[in-house]
Amino acid sequence: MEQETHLTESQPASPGTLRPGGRTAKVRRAVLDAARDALAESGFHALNMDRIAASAGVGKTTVYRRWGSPVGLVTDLLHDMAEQSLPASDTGSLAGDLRANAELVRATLTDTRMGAVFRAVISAAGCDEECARALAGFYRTRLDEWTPVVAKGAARGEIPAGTDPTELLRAVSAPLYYRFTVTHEEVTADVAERAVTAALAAAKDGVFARP
Amino acid sequence: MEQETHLTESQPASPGTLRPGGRTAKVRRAVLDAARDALAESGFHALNMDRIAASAGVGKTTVYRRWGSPVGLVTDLLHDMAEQSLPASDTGSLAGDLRANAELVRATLTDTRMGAVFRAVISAAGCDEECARALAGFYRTRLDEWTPVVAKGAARGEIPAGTDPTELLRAVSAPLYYRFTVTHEEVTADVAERAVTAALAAAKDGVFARP
DNA sequence: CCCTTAATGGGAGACTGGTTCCGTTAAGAT
DNA sequence: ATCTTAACGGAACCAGTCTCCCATTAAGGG
Repeated sequence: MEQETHLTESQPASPGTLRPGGRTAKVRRAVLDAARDALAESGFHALNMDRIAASAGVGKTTVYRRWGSPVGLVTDLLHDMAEQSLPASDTGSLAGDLRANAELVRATLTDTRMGAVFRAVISAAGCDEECARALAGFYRTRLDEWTPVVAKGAARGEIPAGTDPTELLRAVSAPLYYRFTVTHEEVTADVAERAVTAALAAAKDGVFARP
Repeated sequence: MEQETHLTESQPASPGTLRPGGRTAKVRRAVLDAARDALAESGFHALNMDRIAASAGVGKTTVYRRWGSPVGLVTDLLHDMAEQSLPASDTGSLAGDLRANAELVRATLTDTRMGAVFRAVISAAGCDEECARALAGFYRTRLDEWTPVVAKGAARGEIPAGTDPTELLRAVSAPLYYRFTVTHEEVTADVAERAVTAALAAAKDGVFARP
């Protein structure tokens, strides 16, 4: 969103920016909630501006004006999701923390509702550059929340100093997401556990050492 | 595709099955080629039945009748792609073979044309169950082609006997696809190399041992 | 080579999704 | 409390998609 059309100063800003109070915020909340529900229920291909407007109890003109297209909606939804971050856990050992992380990812992807939303969002990102950026941003913040865990593990000597935290975390998530998006295999607890063990083994071998 | 509506025997089979010769085959070829081009050029969201029909030089009725929807098209395209398999390499060492595999995946995803097709296909699979199955089938055959490589490596003693070949291969691919579909980071040669090293380290630790 | 009918193809019409217009509501400033 | 105007919402409007009907073409069997 935010078209950023810099013409002259007389150009009106994109809607919602000058008077973000009460109504505008309420509309955004209602629309994003409706969008999330729709995605969870019928997936991205069925995301329809008209229906969203109706189920959010909002004029469809508003939805079109502020979000433009289904992809725009998903993009904003991602920004919204990125804002609600949940803190990393601290179990005392790197293995434990990584396991908690993998389990969190697994639980999210496996949950009927959340899983559908993520599937939809990833699908949308494959269709639109802007949306892809939003998705990348979402995961960047998510990963950043967990990097301390790796740093602490390195400090404890569980893995070599200089291990790239992001790289290790990616290694944990990758097998889960690979199954989820590409091969559409079930993401079992077993898979999550193995992802952790594998990533940790590689890390101890110094595979993720920063250059 | 193939609705399998078992009513009475008077029910006509889906088009293209009773006279698959000349014309029918030619139409399918033209349409699938057009679809692939369209996906490579503008992605899944822009896949349009009318346009496909036009650029394939085929009546649009035919396209609607035989494929039904963009998703149906992609699904059939996947079946088509699954038929053309390319053999695994044999460099003499497991590390070399896996590197070749990772490099193949990387090259495919990085290639402007092929990358776009895969992105589109994965996106479509996120929208439709049938398409997801086709995609899963595609990767199953792909993986199966490479399993001998792992078996030979195990026979040479490079990794523990009883290592699950598919699991190891998935571990190699996962980081590449994770970047490609989820975080939309560039899939560099470096990433591919690290994926191989990490997977191999884990395999040597017996992480992928079959129970 | 001829016949039956599967499969295709063009075009009219319906439908859904998206856009525009303009009057109404209420945010935020004084 | 009042005023200005940002933002919303209803309804008419337009466009691109899809569906259906029926004439035409050519597979596959004799």
